[in-house]
Amino acid sequence: MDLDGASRIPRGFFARSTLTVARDLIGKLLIKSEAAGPVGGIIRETEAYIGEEDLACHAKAGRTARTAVMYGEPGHAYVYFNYGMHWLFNIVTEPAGQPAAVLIRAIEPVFGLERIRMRRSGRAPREWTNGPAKLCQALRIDRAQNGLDLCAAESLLYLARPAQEKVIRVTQTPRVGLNNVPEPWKSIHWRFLAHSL
DNA sequence: GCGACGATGGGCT
DNA sequence: GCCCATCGTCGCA
Repeated sequence: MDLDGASRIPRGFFARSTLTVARDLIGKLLIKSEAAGPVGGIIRETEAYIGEEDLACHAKAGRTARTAVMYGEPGHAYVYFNYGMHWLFNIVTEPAGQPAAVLIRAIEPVFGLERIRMRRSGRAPREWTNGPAKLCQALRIDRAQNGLDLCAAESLLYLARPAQEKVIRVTQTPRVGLNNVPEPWKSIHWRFLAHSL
């Protein structure tokens, strides 16, 4: 796969229902432009976090300095720090005023493999970007990208539709890591993953 | 292959 | 002070 013919995904894509966006992002490209060239790959796993009612969503606490980005325009990056050492990358969805986002949980590395190998040194290739914090390490995504407009023409971090998008089967399961979240939020099938094969 | 667990710091009550 | 949208390592099979 190469980036010739790939087109940047417009804001309208992200302004839709979060579940639709989370589903449709499977198979799209997450790309970061670096001086050495693009780094990134094909999105294989996402999760939806939807509104103040969703008790797994950070917006459950209302609008704060941290969650303000989620209340803003769709197509912006929401990057937050977790467990004292990890960054997690989300994309804001739904029209402005509705706090929601899609967490990118895994990508298949395609571009900038040499840099990814260095940044994930010592790990097997399958461990390079198969987790939300791992892919942030691989792409060097951190607080510097929080609030970034991923749809701006000049943005160095963006989503793209591949020139030849494959048909991918998508499976839904409960979201991961919600140990103390009450039902129905804990078990609702808001995780989307590319069917293995 | 699996389950248990420690690291580590910001956000919120 | 408690709670994490996690990862890597350890022990064991």
